[in-house]
Amino acid sequence: MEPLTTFQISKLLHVDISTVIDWIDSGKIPAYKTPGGHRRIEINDLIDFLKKYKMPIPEELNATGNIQKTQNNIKKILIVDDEEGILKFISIVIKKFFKDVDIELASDGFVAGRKIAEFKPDLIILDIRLPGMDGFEVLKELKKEKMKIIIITAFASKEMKEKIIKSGAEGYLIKPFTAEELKQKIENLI
Amino acid sequence: MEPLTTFQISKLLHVDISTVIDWIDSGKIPAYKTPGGHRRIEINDLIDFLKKYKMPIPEELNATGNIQKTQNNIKKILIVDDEEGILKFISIVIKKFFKDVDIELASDGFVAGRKIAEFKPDLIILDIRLPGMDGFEVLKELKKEKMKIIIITAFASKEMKEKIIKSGAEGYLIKPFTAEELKQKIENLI
DNA sequence: ATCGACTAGGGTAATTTGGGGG
DNA sequence: TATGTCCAAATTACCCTAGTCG
Repeated sequence: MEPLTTFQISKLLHVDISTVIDWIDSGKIPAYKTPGGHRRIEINDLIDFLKKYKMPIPEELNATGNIQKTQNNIKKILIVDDEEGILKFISIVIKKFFKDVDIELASDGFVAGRKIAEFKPDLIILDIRLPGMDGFEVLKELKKEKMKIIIITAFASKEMKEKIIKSGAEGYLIKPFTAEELKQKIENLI
Repeated sequence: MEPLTTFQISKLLHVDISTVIDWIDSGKIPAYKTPGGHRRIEINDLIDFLKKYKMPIPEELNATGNIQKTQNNIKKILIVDDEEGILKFISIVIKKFFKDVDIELASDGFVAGRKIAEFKPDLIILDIRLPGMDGFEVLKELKKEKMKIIIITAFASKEMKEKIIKSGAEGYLIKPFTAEELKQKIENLI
């Protein structure tokens, strides 16, 4: 699929080019640059952005038949936490409420990295503070691969919440959280 | 591997042929010319170019398994350490003494895990003590995949050395080590 | 005759910077 | 005031067209 330019997006969304550039530069829309510095945006990245901010999706985007790739089906879930108890708790809850889901666990950064590459989960439930990985760096990387992510954090400060969402996560869970909260978060994504 | 033409690259990267020509003529993509003046680009040169400019690498390039030249030879080396200086030192030494080697770096367990799965290195130079991974556990895992491993350790005790070799590593380096020592260890494996 | 490559050049639409109103 | 969006000017990266070649 042909990537879009800032100009095309500005026409699609009826905003100024400079606004699109602001969105890209602030990380709201993933993009890359040509050697000459021209920004290019994958259509699916734009669609994710629109969904996230609950903006209407222009006909033209759906029409071209590109959206099919965007699988909303969550079949494979990877849970990453260094506490055995949390891993067990989350996987039990998921198994109870969601059928036909394949679950993998990782208790350190190394295993998490490998399983992401090999298992290719649709959803990752990730403790943001784990030895051996910079959670926000990981988040940034994973957004490129169109994986959905729910962050687990022990810190409930306003900045933390904002930072998590801004980094592209689909949601967060503040420790300690209940089975019901977890269920809700996942349900939102399915 | 078949070299690419400007036309093929323009399709792959979704840019105009003339743009590809500009990039080649300005030296951004290495290329050569046939006697008739047609430009030819090696796939690996194109991949290097894409990496350098942080552009997405099209499926088609990865899929074709273009770096398959790797048989017994060590062509892909992954260096894992949390000290920037060590990473830099090792990669400089390797580049100096060994040509045609593709090097990737990882400074934490997460990145290491992913790169092992994606890059599939022939040789890993691994600091045994890294946050987010149990070095010996990792070693055990990697031996299953027939990857060669050189361990970096700060501890020179007899038990440590024994444990490393017993775990299946091809060798070890005691910090601090010299360029010459590093070169020797790698040479033994090639 | 067609096709994919080439060159040369002009046209289009990206860029950055700075700043204006809601 | 702060924030998000829009506008303008100068520059240039990229695209397009026309004509050629094997």
